Amino acid sequence: MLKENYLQDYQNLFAVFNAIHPLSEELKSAIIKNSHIAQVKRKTTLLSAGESSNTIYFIVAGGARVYYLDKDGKQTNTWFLFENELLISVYGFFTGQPSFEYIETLEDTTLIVVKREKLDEMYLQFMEFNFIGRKLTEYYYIRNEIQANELRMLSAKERYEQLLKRNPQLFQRVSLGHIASYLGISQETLSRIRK
Amino acid sequence: MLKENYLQDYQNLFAVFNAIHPLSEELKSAIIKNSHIAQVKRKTTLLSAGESSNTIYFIVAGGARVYYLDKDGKQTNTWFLFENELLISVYGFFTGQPSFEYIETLEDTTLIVVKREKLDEMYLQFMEFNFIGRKLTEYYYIRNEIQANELRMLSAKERYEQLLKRNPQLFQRVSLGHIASYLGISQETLSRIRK
DNA sequence: CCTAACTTTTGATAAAAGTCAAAAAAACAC
DNA sequence: GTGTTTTTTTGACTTTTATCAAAAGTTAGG
Repeated sequence: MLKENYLQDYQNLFAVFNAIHPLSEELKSAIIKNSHIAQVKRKTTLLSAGESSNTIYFIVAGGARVYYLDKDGKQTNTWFLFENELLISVYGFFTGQPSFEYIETLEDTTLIVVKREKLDEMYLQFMEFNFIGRKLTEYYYIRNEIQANELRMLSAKERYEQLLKRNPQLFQRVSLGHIASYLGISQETLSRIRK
Repeated sequence: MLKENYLQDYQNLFAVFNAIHPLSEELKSAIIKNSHIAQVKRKTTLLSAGESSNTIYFIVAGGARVYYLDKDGKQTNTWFLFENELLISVYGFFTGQPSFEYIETLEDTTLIVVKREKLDEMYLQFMEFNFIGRKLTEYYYIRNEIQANELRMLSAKERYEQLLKRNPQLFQRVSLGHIASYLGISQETLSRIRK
């Protein structure tokens, strides 16, 4: 029973990967062997600035935010991630440099946890896994690019409207203060825009 | 002689790739077979909005910019790329959707040209090529993420100073009008910041 | 050179968004 | 439920940046 529930948590991860490139049983086993499930409470810090960002998470249930502190010590959210999405601090995880970002859960969350060391082993052992990794990196890159373009091109109001249109559920799960910093505007301005 | 010059153009590309993962002779041959060299003049448009973005370029010499038109028809630069860098319109190339961006050379430029179709063939035929593709995607993703963070976090003046510090050569090769839109500010504001 | 085209700067004004402080509303805990 | 904490809204004012128009400077060709 416990074992079955445990495997259940991997099904969505495998489905996401399999839709990109067929996953061999060996690779599935390796993923299970090289990872574990974690249940964490809301507002749990998974990564702090200065630490080495050596873990990648797949969100089975729940959600998290990535943020950093600006020069006045104010939190700026760069990303919100929910079920069936991968969760990392991009800069730290990809470069190996100490993180300047924090990761914190927004809700009680179930995660599949993989250390970068193990991930890198799998990338070397299963070359086809790089196909999947490449595609996923492309996917998140696009999202990031859209974000950067909108910050450059749209006014505060337009960015809000765009987000509301593209991702209305976000407003159900994340406070307006958090969304404001994600949009690159002050909470007061967001409040005024919404009227 | 011609042949040698021709191969010479591939050396930097191979060096970049080889630093990530050893390139087999077969893969090198495949890359040469599936690509060609192009010499283009300054201000040549390599991609226009609405077109399918089905080509990836490696810049052997010269440089290019990626831009789009905002709702008032004004050009907004999203990227400047120079020798030994890869050149694509990210969104269009990765999604297969029609491009909303333009690519234009900034200088007379020598390019290695690969069609996405051929690239995808190589990704399937040489699984280790995905290792290289993944790493390169990660690298450009990080650059993009830094850009997005700076747009969100820094004032116009700080963004200018950051760019000047990180990439001073850019100011030698790109006009201030182009840099202004890249920084997400008006040309007049950039001019005032610089005093 | 010298003109034409393009790029950068300057000035005046307007619009957008931030800051600070406090009130109101909502969510949470006992 | 009632008090406490957190989140959101509101008001007054300031700062930042955009816009429009024009002048000055620079570059490239004939």
